[in-house]
Amino acid sequence: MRFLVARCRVDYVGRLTAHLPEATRVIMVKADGSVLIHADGGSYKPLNWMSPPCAIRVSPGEADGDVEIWTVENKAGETLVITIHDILHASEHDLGVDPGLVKDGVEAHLQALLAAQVERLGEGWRLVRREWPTAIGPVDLMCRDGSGLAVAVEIKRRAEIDGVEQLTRYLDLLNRDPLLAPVRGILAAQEIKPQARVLAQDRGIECVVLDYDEMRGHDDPGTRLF
Amino acid sequence: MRFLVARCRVDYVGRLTAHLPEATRVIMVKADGSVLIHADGGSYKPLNWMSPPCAIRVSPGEADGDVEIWTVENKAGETLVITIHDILHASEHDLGVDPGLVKDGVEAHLQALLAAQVERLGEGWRLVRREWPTAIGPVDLMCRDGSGLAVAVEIKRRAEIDGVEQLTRYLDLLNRDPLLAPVRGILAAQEIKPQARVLAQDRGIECVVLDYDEMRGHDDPGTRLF
DNA sequence: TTATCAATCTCGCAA
DNA sequence: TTGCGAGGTTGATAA
Repeated sequence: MRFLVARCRVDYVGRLTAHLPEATRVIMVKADGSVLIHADGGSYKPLNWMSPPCAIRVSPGEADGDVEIWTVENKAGETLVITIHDILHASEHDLGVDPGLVKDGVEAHLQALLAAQVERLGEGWRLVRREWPTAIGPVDLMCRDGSGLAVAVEIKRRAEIDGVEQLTRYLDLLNRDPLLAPVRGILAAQEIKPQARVLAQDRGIECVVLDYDEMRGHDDPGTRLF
Repeated sequence: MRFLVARCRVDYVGRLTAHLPEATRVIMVKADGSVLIHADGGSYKPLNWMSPPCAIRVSPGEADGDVEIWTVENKAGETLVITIHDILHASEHDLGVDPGLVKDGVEAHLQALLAAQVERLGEGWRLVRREWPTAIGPVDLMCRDGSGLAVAVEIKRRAEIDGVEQLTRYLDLLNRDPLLAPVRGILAAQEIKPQARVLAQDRGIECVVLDYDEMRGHDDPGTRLF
């Protein structure tokens, strides 16, 4: 990885065109050729960047005071031109391969936990399968309730209006199947936005709020699904 | 901005929990207190980070060989704990305030161009207004076609299924207004995903592909809307 | 401050 | 490769 602090101008031409006027910025060049240009603020998103894989061509500066011009191009033909006026710092570092991030608490985990604890949805409920396939995508959980009726369950970390739309499409489709119909719908989430709740009720979809910590507390590692 | 290269472990506890095993990484600390932890690969997204505003507390390492422990906490109570085992490089740089990025070619620009060139949608068409207000949000363009019928136009850079859902909700609402009904719907985009096109046709919504470069070529700077 | 929506989204998975 | 959905989404704008 190369690390530069330099006064520079930047021009991106690709999915859009964008320009950065001359200022002092950080330029990171990763081993895979990707380039990040950061200012001393904002969040993790760079001001400008080029995603790998890409090639960097360095040529001498044209205008007075420009040290060099970097032309970074990727396979899609997008280009990032960095005109370097002044280099304040430059260093190179060997980092090696990163073992990567271990995550916990995402939707997949919620789904695995609820699949193992479908009785949270009602007494006598049983899981038919996770990722029940349909022509328009998989239903998160397909269950049977206490009386044997089919129930499609859509799981979200935070349920918003598009989650209701998604489940509505599934239910429309599933209810055309005489072997399944009638199919109930349940929207299960750690948090359900008011608008989503209103739309769900309007469409006869039940809402269930999941307590992630409590579900994890009842998790049995021996029967864990991943 | 501070720049570090160090062997470190990282633990994030917040909206989820995540852990990075010990490895050599880049740690950037910006002036606003935000922290980015980058590996020598991936795209612009860091392996782990903390968004501003946040406070950094440095304490001595506990285990053998750990130099120091950084505890970064933000207002929401999320924490990032960086256990630094070895510092390979450290430097600090004064960057100043960045003038910021100038963009071109985003949806707002498409909307302005199409508003000035509604005849692209059909002969004799005229614009009623941009951002036509409704109870569920603004319709991008409200037009009248050659025969005087109302047309709601939804503009996207890339139209996907949720764009069709959005326009459908607008049309449902608008068609309840006897002063407007019947209202036609048009989905206009630089690129329309096949699924979006199928769903749109199924609902009687017309699709129009916009050529941004050609539209910009016909743009008259004198009448430009922004 | 909150809600909504776009994004050079990125990232991961599956067909 | 492409499509699709999630994201610690982030970022901008309007209410």
